[in-house]
Order: sequence, then structure tokens, then C-alpha cells
Amino acid sequence: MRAKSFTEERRRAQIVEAAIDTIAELGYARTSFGQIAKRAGLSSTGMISYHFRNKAELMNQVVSDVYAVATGIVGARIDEAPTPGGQLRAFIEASVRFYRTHHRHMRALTEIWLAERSEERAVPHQQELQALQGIFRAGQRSGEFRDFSPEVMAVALRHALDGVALHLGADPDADPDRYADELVTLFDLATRKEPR
Amino acid sequence: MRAKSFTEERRRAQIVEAAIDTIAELGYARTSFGQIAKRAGLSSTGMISYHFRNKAELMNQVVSDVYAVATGIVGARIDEAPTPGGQLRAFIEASVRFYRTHHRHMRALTEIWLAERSEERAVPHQQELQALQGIFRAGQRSGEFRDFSPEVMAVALRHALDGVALHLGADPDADPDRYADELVTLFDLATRKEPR
Amino acid sequence: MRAKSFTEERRRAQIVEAAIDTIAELGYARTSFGQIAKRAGLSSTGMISYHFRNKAELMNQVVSDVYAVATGIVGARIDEAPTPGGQLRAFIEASVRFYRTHHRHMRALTEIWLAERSEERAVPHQQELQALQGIFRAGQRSGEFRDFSPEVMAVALRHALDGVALHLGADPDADPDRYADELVTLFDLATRKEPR
Amino acid sequence: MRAKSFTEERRRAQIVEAAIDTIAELGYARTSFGQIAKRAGLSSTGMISYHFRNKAELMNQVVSDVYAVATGIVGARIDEAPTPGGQLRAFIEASVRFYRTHHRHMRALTEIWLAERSEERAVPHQQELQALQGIFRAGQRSGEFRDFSPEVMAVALRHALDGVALHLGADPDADPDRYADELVTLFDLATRKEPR
DNA sequence: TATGAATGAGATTTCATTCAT
DNA sequence: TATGAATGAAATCTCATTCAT
Repeated sequence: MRAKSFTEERRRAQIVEAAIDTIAELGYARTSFGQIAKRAGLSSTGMISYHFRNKAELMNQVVSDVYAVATGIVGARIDEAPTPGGQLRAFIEASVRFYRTHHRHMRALTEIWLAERSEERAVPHQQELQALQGIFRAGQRSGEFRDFSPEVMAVALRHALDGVALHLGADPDADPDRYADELVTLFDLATRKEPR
Repeated sequence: MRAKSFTEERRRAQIVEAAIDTIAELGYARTSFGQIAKRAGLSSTGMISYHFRNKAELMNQVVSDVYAVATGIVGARIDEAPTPGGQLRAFIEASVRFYRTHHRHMRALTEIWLAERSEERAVPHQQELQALQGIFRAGQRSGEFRDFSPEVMAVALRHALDGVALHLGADPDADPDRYADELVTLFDLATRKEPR
Repeated sequence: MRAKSFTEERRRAQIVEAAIDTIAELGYARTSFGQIAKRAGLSSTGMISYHFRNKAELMNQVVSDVYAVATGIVGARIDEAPTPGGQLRAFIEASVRFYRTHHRHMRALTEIWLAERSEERAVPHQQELQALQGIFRAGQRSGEFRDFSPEVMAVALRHALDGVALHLGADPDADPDRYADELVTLFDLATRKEPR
Repeated sequence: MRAKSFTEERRRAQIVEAAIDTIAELGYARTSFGQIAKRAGLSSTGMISYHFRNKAELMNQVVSDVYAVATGIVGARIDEAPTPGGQLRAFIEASVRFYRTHHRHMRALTEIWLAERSEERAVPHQQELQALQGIFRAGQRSGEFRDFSPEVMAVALRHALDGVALHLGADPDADPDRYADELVTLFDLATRKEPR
């Protein structure tokens, strides 16, 4: 496989962007090459097939692009925090903020993941769940966190965040900072060892 | 709208059951009238169109049927509990138990809700979220719960449960009781007023 | 698999006939569901997909239908002949006559067989070649035929007939009886033991 | 039409070779410019369109190239033979040998001829059939051959050879020399005047 | 009510060909 | 000449829905 040219990459990115828009607007089920091509200003769906082997490859690209952006942003905030407790707070705050600034991306990500779950039976968020479990284990070792199941806690947090994303997306008037604060407190109380 | 005859209702129920099976087995995207008819033992997809105005109506029926069953079971357990804290615990335990005993139903529910979300822009779980908020408000009034946002807490709990359902579905070896216990402790710590 | 209804069978036959017409007229490469539907008077290509699982099944049906007709007619003539030499003559004459009366069918048969050869690498005419070899072996046992390779002779005769079919199809003025007579003499001389 | 430069001719030849490979490997139906370009090491299918007006011109070039090679080899052997009977034998033997040594070419030739027959309504092998008829007529004039229709005999021989090519291609263990010997005897008996 | 046939829209994908650079 | 991007037509197949019986 040859390296892709600059023009090629730009076109692919343009198509991926159009795909994100389409999914966010119509939902996965109603997203077709025709709709994507229209939004990308392409003259033919053939153009999409030209740049992506098939629909699955396009969707994979959407997922990995969004994931890359998200983990870049959120990961940076986590790394700045000194303690596991701080990292947990950073993760929640950065995630909620990302949902607000990139809510089209999140929407698309969720739609794809859910639609394709049926096909591949995969459990999503594996990477992120691993990272969260790492934070939890570190906090338990350092004595900052109480003794709980890192797996269950990670799943709970990760999906609570998904729920929040959904509600923030559906209600434009909702205040993301308040959601973030509430979640921070919730999981702080649920994980800390010593009651305040 | 004429009242539906007994035979009519039986047929509709049969079709709804087949739809649940189909979605649970193939996923929403691959669920077609043809597949549903095959599983229902119907000789023609025309039969489905005869009993349901269109696909959306069938799916709505699936959702409301499953919801009715779930609310019946879970609601009964909640009503038995005397205090808001006990109701919270009962809700979590009954929900996880329901996921285990009715996982085909849950699967179908999630698939439909997610696939059709885009079309109706509805936020899912509205009924349940209201009920949860009621519990939280009661606990706050009685002084059993601390001061937090009932909306955010309800969303967090509801989706944490969804996440658990997903993981229990994907991993047949996982222990539902352990997941339930962990969640009970998590939300107990997150909601109670007095540290233990 | 349920038995097919009368109407179903008639529709299938109608589609098969239209397919034969289309292939004979346009050649296999340019035969599409669209062209077949047009000739069959169908409103949509979906109708073809409704009655045949896919294109391959339709083509198989064409082949087996034509084969059935051909072997019925030719086989009957062969069975009437008392000696291997007579059967050989009957086979050639009946075949050439069939090409004349059913030249659309033959054309379609050849086109399909050749187009699909690429896909399945199968050698065509297997059934007929076996039958021919049987005749040759019987004649050799009875002393009527000389000692030659039944395989090679069968292949030579079968494809010589194909060539004749092709030329009779391309040249409407050609006299089939003369072609038949010449072939009969050719293979009589090539197979008989005693020179006349 | 401008004379083609050396480089131009080399490119065309390279593309024709790649086309032969592709057809022999995939069959005509699956042969696309994309596949040909890949095998020719070209970076774009546009290159093929640049050197050939359209697909038909490329295929015609393949046919005439292969024909030229075959006629050169087989023709040389025929010319060495002194009598029509000898020429007939030489034609058969050289043809079978050619099938063995150039079976990719033969395969491509047959595929194209068959796939495109429909478009041009041409009967194949015209050149060769003329040559064969010439041999037959000469033998009839010299008294070496009996009185038969040169046209029919030519068609029969030509297609019998095609059949043999097919079977040799499909069965790598078959012995070409035996097939050649059998065919020589067959057509010797069928054409000679005096029984041996 | 039930059946199976019919419809027509729409989806993905492949392809030959054209065009700007 | 060569490249790769772009185009638009066409092909097969699936599907929800309608209709006559």
C-alpha cells in the first residue's frame, strides 16, 4: 500500500467530515453514500468508493479520526493531573467539555458504534475503559480510592458520560459545566476512601 | 379507531415477539420484515403490513411492550421498599436481574431506541428517568440523600445500568450479582447524606 | 423449500424465456436484469430477484431448462435407433435439427456456458459427452466401430456440432440438412471399422 | 493516423500482454482496466485509455496479436508439407502443440471471441477457415481427398480443435500428443479418397 | 384475515472514460 | 507521456409497502 498523497488525504478528510455531518443529522440508519456525497459536494457516490474500499472502511475512518481527536484532547488534560483523584476529575471535565465542543463528532461516534455493534458484537470503548481502570487501580494502590471493582466502576462512569452526552445533545439549553460538576462529585464520593 | 379483536391482538403480539427475537439475533440494521415474518411463521410480509401501519408502528409497539413488562417487574420491587434509599437499591437490583432474565428484550429495546433516536429526536428512558428523579427528590426531602441534581444523577444511574447490561450481554461469564452489588454501593455512596 | 405454485412456475418460466431472448439477442455480457425485465414485460428488476435468489440461479435455470428440452428431443431419436452406428447418425441429425428449431435456446446455452466457464472452470457438455462415449464403446464392443479413443472422438464430435450451430446461426441461408449429411458421413468414415 | 513511435508501440505491447494475462487468469467477464493496469504495472487505468481508443480496440489488438503469432507458427509447419494430406496433418499437430505452448494466449483468444461475438456478429476463425478450405480444395483437385463440403469439413475440424484445446486446458494430465494423433487419424479417414 | 405476487425506490459498488496537471 | 482524481452510468440486490384474490 502506497503512502497517500496530500490531495488524497484532503479528499478523504473531506468525505469523513461529510460523513460525520450526515450521521449527526440523519442518524446512521439513514446515512447513505448519496447523502454523504451531497453534503461533501461530490458529483457522484462513485467518488466515495474511489477513496474508500467500502462503507465499512469509511466508517472505521470516522471512528478512528474522532477517537484520535478525543483522546488527544482528553488525554492531555489527564496527564497534567498529579494524582489519580485529579485524573478522574480531569477525565470527566475534559470529556464533558469535548461533548460540548464536538457534539457532532460524538453523535456520529455513538451512532456508528451502536449500529455496528450488531454486526461485530464488540464492546465499545475498550481503550478508554482500560485507561480508566488504570487510574482506578493506581488510586487503590496509593490508598486514595476505596476498594471497589475497577471494571464495574469504569463501565459505570463511561456510560454515565455517554448518557450525559446524549442529554446535552438533545437539550441545547442544558449547562455542561453543571453536568460536569455533578458527575465529578458523584464519582468522587463513590471512589474516595475517606469520607470528607 | 376500532377496538382490536382478540385474534387481532394475538397476531400482533406474535409479530412483536418475533420482532424482538429478530432484533436480538440480527441487530436492528439487519432486521427486515422478511426476517420477522420467517421467525413468526408467517407466510408473507404483507401480514405484518396488515397488522401494523408501518415499520415505525411495529417498533413502537415493541418498545412499549418491553417497557411495560420491565416497569411491571421493577416497579413492584420498588414499591415494596419503605425508604428512598431502599427503593434505589431495589431499582438497581431489580434492573440488573431483569437484564439477566430478559436479555433478548433489553437487547431489542436498546437497538431500536438507538437506531430510531435520530428520527424522533427523543431522549430515551423518559418514563424511568422521571421515576428515578421522584425517588431522589423524596430522599432529599426526607434528609436521607444529600443535595445533588436529581436530573444528572438519574441520567448517570440509568446509563450506567445500560452499560452494565451491555457488558453482561457480551460476557456470559460475568456475575450479575457482583455488578449489582458494586452499583448499589457506588450510588449509595454518591447519594447518601451522612458518611458511614 | 416449499413446492412452487402454478403461478410461480409460470412467472419463472416467463422470466427464463425472456432471459433466453435477451441473451440470444444481446449476448451474455450485455444481458442485465434490466434488459430481461423489459423483455418479460416486468415493471421492475426486483421482480426477477423476487423469483430467483440471484443471477446465478436464473442462469442455472436457463441452462437446465434448455438442456432438458434438448436431451428430451435428441434422446428420443437416439433411442429409436437399433445400432450404435444408427445412434450416432440419429444424434447428429437430431442435434442439427434442434439447432435450427431452437437456435435462440442454443445460442443462450452456449453464451452462458462460456461466460461462466471463467468462473467455475468447468468443462461443459459433460452429460452429453458421457452419452456419446457410451455409444462409441458399444459400437467398439459390437465390432461396428474401429478402435479409437472414445473421449477424443466425443469431444471432436460435440464441438464440431457447436461449430455448426454457430455457423447456422450466423448464416440464415445455410442449409442445415446439408450440414447434417456432411457431418454424418464425416463421422461415419471416422468411426466405422470396415471401409465401404 | 500518425505512425506510432517505438515507445508507443512498446507500451501498447506491454498492455496487450497484461490483458492476455488478465483474461487467462480471471476470464473475460472479470477483466477490467483496473486489473489489466495492475498486471502491467501501470499507475492508472487512464494510461490504457490513452493508448487505446476504447476497450474494443484493446481487445481487437489482443486478438490480432495472438492470431499473428499462431498463424506464423502453424503456417510455417503447413508450408513445409508437400501434399494436402500432409498439410492437414501438419495443421492439426502444430495447432495442438500451439495450444500447449501458448495456452494463456489461446485462453484469452477464446474468451474474447466468445464474449464479443454478440457485439460484432462475426463468425470466428474466418482466416483459418479460409486456409483450411484451401487445403481441402487442393486435395480434392489432386484426387487425394474424397468429395465433401470444404466449408463443413473446415468448420468441423476447427471446432474439434477448439474442443480439444478446452479439454487440454482443463485437464493438465491429458496427453496432447495422443489427442493430436487421434485427431489426425479421424480427419485422415474422413477426408481420404481411397480406403486404406 | 391471509396469501403471495408485484412494485418501485434506494443502496452499494464497479467500471470505462475524461480531464487537469 | 504519465498520473491520479473525477465522473456518471449501470448493475445487482434488498426492502417496505400495496394489491388482487
